[in-house]
Amino acid sequence: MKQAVKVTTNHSARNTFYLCEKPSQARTLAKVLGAEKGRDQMHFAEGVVIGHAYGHMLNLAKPETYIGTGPWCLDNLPILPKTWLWQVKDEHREHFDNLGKYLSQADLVVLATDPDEEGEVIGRQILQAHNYSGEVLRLWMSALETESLKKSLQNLRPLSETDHFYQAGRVRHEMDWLFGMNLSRAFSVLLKSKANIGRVKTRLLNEIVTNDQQAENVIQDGYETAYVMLGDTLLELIQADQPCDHIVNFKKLAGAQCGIYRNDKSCNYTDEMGVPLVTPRPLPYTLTALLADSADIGIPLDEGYKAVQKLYESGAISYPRTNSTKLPGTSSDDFAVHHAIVTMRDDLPTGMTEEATRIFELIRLNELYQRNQLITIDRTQTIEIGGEYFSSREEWKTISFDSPDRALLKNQNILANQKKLAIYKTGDEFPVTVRLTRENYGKPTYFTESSLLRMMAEKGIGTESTRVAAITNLIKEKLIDVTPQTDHEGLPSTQARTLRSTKLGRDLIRKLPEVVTGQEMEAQLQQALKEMRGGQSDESTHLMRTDAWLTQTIREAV
DNA sequence: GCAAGGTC
Repeated sequence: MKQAVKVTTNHSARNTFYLCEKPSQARTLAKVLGAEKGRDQMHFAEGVVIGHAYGHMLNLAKPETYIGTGPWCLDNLPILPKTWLWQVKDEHREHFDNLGKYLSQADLVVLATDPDEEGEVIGRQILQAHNYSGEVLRLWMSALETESLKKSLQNLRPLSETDHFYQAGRVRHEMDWLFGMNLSRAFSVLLKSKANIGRVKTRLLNEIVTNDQQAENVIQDGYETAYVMLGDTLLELIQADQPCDHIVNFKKLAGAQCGIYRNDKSCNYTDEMGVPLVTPRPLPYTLTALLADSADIGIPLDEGYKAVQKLYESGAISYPRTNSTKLPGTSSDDFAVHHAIVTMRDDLPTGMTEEATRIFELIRLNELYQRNQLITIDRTQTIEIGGEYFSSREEWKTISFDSPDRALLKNQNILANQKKLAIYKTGDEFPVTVRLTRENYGKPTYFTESSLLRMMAEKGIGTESTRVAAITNLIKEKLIDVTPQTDHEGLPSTQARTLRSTKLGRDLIRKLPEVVTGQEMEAQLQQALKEMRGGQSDESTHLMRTDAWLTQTIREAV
């Protein structure tokens, strides 16, 4: 039984209200504080109430609130609210009022939302909307320090220490609102058709359109290559390093070189095992990495996202919307709001969907490879035909000892690739078939669901929590298309689906100015956040800058 | 009719 922690402060607070960002946080805190679940979705102990939000329960008000209704026009742009209005979302109204009830009885609030800018906004907007004016202390700890929650509770910080994060969080909301509302209206009017524009979605669409166009530009060029079939193994022609010095006589190859070969000096066949390589242990899963891997085994992104959430709600895995690859309890100087995704139990609860089951297996496999050495073994076959060299390299993976999880490995087709060596001894005869194929240089590499998600993470487009929704929205708006893939038997594919821009999407990007489609908005936001975090500038500076930039951008587009 | 961010 864990000892409940008593929080002591300079003030003899009798009623302390802990405000968390989400239910799971409240449950964790309740355990440590010895609180029991009670009415109104709160936890209670003596002198202690623990409540939680559901992420952002308030939204910035719509433009109509500031300028009234009416058809969109350029005359009232850019809209720059003098005072920002936050409104409680309808679906959260009841719970929001409940939070207010307990806030009114508290004489100390401990803000226990996530230790980041959005957490600051989530927590402080609730306090402000309820006109809470008592003392507030801040709980601020890294998810990696799993054992130190008790310690952190006894070292609560003055709220003023995180003021800059709150200011930065507000600027993030406000700049995105200004960008989105003003540019969407402006270009919808100018282009005479709906144009939804935002810092994330427009840049994302631009990345896809640019990639598609580049992919299609290189498609015409091609070259010939040759393959030989040796038994059931396909060997590919080794292209010379410098093609100018080396011209393959394909006609000669194709016409004369099929037949029976003897493994001797004239044929020169070799079959070699490489040195086994120890593969580096994989990084623990971020949400992006997990969903990308899931997509690669045929689980659509939105399905995967839902399945991951179900796994989290059922207690099978830790909090999933994380970009950290650090495990909990790793003593390091790193700070992470959430640690990497880990399994929380050995087996799945019953009644899980097939997608959830397969994703859970992926995480278990990832954990297996973190604990065990993964060995990669490769084999290279080479054969010389008519003066040309052909080769085939295959590799397979195994773990360093006979693991009890071997069955799991088989499921993942890791061991299935292993093939018996078919070594032809000197003097053996074997049939060889030569085949010529026209290859395209750089086949159009359209984004797949996994490569797009990974690209977004690499380039910092969107966040772990919102990337899938950003992609799904482009599909809904018919700016990009998803190609449902089926295998040659018409069965659902086990590969990631392809995502391509539509004509509508390409036309939109073509018509928009570069400052809108490129990284400009992102750069402006990052610059503002940097200054805000360091306390070097204030909110109004950035809103005025953004307002001026919007004015100029709209004027130049007219 | 308009964003991005958090949450279930």
